[in-house]
Amino acid sequence: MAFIFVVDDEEDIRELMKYNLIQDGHRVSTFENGSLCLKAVEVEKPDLILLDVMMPLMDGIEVCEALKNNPNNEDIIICFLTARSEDYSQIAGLEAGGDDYISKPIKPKVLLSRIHALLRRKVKLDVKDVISQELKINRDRYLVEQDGLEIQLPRKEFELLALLTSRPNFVFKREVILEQVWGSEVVVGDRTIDVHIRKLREKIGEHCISTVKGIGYKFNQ
Amino acid sequence: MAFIFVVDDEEDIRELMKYNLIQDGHRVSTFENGSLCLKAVEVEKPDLILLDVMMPLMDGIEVCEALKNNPNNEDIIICFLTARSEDYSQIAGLEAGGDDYISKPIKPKVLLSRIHALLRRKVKLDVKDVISQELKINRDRYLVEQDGLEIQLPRKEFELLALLTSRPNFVFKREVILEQVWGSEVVVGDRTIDVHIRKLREKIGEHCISTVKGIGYKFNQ
DNA sequence: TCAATTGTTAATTTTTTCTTAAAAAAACAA
DNA sequence: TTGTTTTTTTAAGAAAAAATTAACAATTGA
Repeated sequence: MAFIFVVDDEEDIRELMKYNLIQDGHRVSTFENGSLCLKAVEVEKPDLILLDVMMPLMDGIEVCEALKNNPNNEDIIICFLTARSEDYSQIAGLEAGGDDYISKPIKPKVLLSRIHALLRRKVKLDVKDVISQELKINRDRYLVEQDGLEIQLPRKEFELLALLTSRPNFVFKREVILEQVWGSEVVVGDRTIDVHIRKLREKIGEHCISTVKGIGYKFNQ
Repeated sequence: MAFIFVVDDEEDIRELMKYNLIQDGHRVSTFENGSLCLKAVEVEKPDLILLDVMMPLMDGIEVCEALKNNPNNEDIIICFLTARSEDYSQIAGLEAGGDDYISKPIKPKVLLSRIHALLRRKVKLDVKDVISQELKINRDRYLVEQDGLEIQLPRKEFELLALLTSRPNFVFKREVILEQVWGSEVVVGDRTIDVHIRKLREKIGEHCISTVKGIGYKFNQ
């Protein structure tokens, strides 16, 4: 089961694909153009995007490039949909960072078997949230990977980092951090957060977290 | 991924929703009554609030009205939770400024798909307030962006600027500034405001803030 | 003009955070 | 269990940053 976006300007195709994918147990969102899709990716990252190459305004290649520009999206699988004739675009698309392409007209069986193959490939990378080029965070295993090196963090430190990285550049107020990491009922001293921040900075680098005096801390992207 | 509040007087429901939402990758805070929720909104604005209609003391509709009273909160999505029977409240709720409602008993799948739809709808004009061509103020990050350059301001200076820019060209009286930025109980000397204004002018340009002698200051648009 | 108001600078005070080490608590292993 | 290790919290002085004050200068408008 995966979360899949379908981007195509033709409603018939969107509905056909959606129907088949939902039948196959996936969660599906469809978009009639690239910019709607890009906005939606900001809100929630899909596992896979089925992307029509030929669209008015913004073509699939452009959408793909826009996506892959943000390293946050590097783990989204992109599969292009192309008319059989336009085979030159197949190459262009794969160069832009696409993972596969499916030729129209689309046969449901072919669609599903391709998607299964792609998703199988993805499972390996899956669990990690890519925070920045050097830093990946694995929320299931309380593990941070930096430049390929795995760093095991104690729980509180991990939760603090997970909170800060959940919205890079956003300044989390001290009271919010206490609420989210320690819980509202727990009472801890003033310096507890600072000490955890210190340890995080020691482990993942001084520059990653910055202090906003009088307010709180933020993770720099 | 979003930041979501759940307000319901039944603990079971709060826990159920919290569990599902966290599984779905969101950051969640729960509250057992409306006034706790309203307080928390002051501290950090959520993206979405799931609000039970039937609660003792203050019902969901009231909470919603209280929230929407403050134009600062108009971009918070509000989704009501209603017992299936009380369908009249659905209308009342949407009139009060709600965006959607979900009927109890709540099925996790329905919950999540509704929330995804709502979040997708929320186009994020979110972050920056554009004050003028050169100046943008980012309340999430406590910083000011001038000609693409980020300026980190100390808290008081930021709050002072945020106040002045909240109504460009409006003259804020000194007493009002003291009340809003320092609070009614704090007593500070006569020159304190002036010094902060000086520092702001140094950082964002002399022309931005002008003095109205005998009254106060204003931000020029 | 001249009194009231605001501007400016530097010094001072206060607040907040940093850092280290050590104590306490929790998790783990024998 | 008991001892050991790891994690979490506290304490306390140092450091840094921010806020305030004080003293004097400059400006404004009646």
